Amino acid sequence: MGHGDFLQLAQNYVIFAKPSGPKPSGNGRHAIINYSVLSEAVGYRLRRAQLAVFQDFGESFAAEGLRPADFSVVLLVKHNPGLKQSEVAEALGIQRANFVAIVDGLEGRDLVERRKSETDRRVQALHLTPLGEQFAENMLTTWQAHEDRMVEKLGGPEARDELIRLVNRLTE
Amino acid sequence: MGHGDFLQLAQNYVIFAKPSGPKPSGNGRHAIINYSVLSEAVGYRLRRAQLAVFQDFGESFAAEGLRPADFSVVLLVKHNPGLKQSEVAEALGIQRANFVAIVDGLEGRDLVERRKSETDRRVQALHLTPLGEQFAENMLTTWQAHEDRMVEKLGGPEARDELIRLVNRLTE
DNA sequence: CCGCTACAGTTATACTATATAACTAATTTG
DNA sequence: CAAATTAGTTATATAGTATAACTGTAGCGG
Repeated sequence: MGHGDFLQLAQNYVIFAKPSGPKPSGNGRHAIINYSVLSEAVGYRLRRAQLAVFQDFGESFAAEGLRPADFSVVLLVKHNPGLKQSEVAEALGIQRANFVAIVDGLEGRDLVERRKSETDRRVQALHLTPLGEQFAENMLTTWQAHEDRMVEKLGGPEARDELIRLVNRLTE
Repeated sequence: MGHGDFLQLAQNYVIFAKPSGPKPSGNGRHAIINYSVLSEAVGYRLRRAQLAVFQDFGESFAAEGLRPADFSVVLLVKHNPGLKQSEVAEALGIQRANFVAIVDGLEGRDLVERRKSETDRRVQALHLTPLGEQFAENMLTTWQAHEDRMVEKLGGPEARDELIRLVNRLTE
């Protein structure tokens, strides 16, 4: 099964919650709360963890203004130059309609280039620009630092592998 | 550290991707794609897994029109009757401003009740209505079936415990 | 070759979740 | 008591996602 082969519903199922603030100002008193099954609910804990990781990701790339989707697109285009726009979109599970704006953004920053295919003029083949290639190098360095922090939190590469192995079962 | 104690940034860090469709219509041909580091990136795989779990959650509760946030609120109010609105919100990492609409919805369905505190008239204490109590029972049954599916996918309760243990490290 | 169908990309639109600021009313504190 | 704080609310903005409709192009069967 390919990375993009997921089921889909006609809706948005989002969000148990999102991390709250660094204590808006807080009087320091916290109610003791019974979380019941939430404490060990796969979806809830997974969501919390994912938000924490994206939080770190966002801080890592705040200066570049790079969002996870942008990162993924640059990465895939770098490693698969000439893919059709729709192929990249599908690989990442992004609807082609929504993918347009993402590519617009990257093209506007001169990181990615749309090249009309000679053999099929409907197709926009995606390539990194020279600037994009350079950007991708730095991007991967920044990303690796982020990933290293996550792996460290997890307790090392073995723990990371175990986590990946487990979560992959949920998407198969 | 309480469940609600997370860092926060002034932004949204969302989304590597979201599951794409059941093949829009598809010619069956798939480009072979090099995912590079994405295949084992903690954030990416975590996000994919979380979406898959929420997908199942959404299907489970499609009839009830219950979203994850609603579920969590009903659960917390059931197990912590009389908590202040803002305490529930903070526990779930939901901003109090956004929490208003959630409670409005649950109150409108006669599942949750706002009771003005006698000792502090600013406070809305949350309680389940009798209907809400009943609803919570069914809700938990439905939820348990969902959770069981997830645990089965993971390979059993031990795998689930291991997963929870790992992801919790990311939120600590 | 023509017409039908499928496909790639795009535009427009709507909805959900979230973030921020400002406001009201009530309470606490100096 | 006045000033600051708190709880809840309202309004508004933004990001991510979903859906439909449209344009232009390609391919196929008669």
